[in-house]
Amino acid sequence: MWERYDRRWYGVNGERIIRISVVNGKYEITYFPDLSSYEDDYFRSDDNIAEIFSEISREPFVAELLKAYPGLRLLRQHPFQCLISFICATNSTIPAIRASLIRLCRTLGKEVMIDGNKFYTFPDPAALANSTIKQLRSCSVGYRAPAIKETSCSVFDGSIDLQSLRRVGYEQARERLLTLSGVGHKVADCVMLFSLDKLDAFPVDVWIHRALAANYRALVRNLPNKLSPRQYEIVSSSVRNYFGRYAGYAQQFLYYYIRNQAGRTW
DNA sequence: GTACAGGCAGTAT
DNA sequence: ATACTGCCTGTA
Repeated sequence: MWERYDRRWYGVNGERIIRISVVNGKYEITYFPDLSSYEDDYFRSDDNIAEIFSEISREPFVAELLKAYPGLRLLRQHPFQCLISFICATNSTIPAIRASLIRLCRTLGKEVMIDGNKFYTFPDPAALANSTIKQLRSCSVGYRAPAIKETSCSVFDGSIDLQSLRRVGYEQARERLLTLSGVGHKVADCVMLFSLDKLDAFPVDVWIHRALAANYRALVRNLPNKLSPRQYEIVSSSVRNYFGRYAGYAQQFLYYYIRNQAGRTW
């Protein structure tokens, strides 16, 4: 969801556009509109990186990866955008996901002009809740359209309150997220880690599954090829226990590492 | 053309 | 509980 114009990068985060410029070799971040709370700080500048890195370095392989990719960070995405994005991502590939999200913004988001360039915000819950399946399908989300609409309705009518999930623990947040259409364990973990500040959430997708199989045989013995929901929970609880309270940060490094191993460039 | 990548939900055992 | 199946799009 990032685009470059005239040596600057622009990204969409919910109702906001984020601009990154390089000025005298330093990054300059500008939010449109301005930030009002740390909850919208996309780059997590409130994180105590020294403490987090020191904590996850206790695990030897992750300690190596920290040295290999010292600039890698978690981001704090807009919760609703994050939720819909990961529903779109189920059983899909990064180029396809990207195409869907761009079309959702263009079709149902609001147009804004910044530096003479046109951008579209991510559609709010009302916009997606009131959209038609046909409109959603025109954004190439395929069979995920009904789940996107149903989940947007749940957010819009208040039957789930994403903001309030920031203030409850991992288990409780997960339980609520799993009630949503199109949300299973993996999507719930992604939403919690990437938007709800649950740094102990550890999403297990096919890539992390491969990383666990390749490097953590002792930790997850007899790892099945495909994880049923029950097996996901078993694997999840053992890796979360092993990697500790910043397991999600460790996950980010493992994910990056295993994709590099496979020669993926997104 | 055709294979492949990629989680969730519904149904049957 | 577990196994199987269908679903849709973009890229190689």
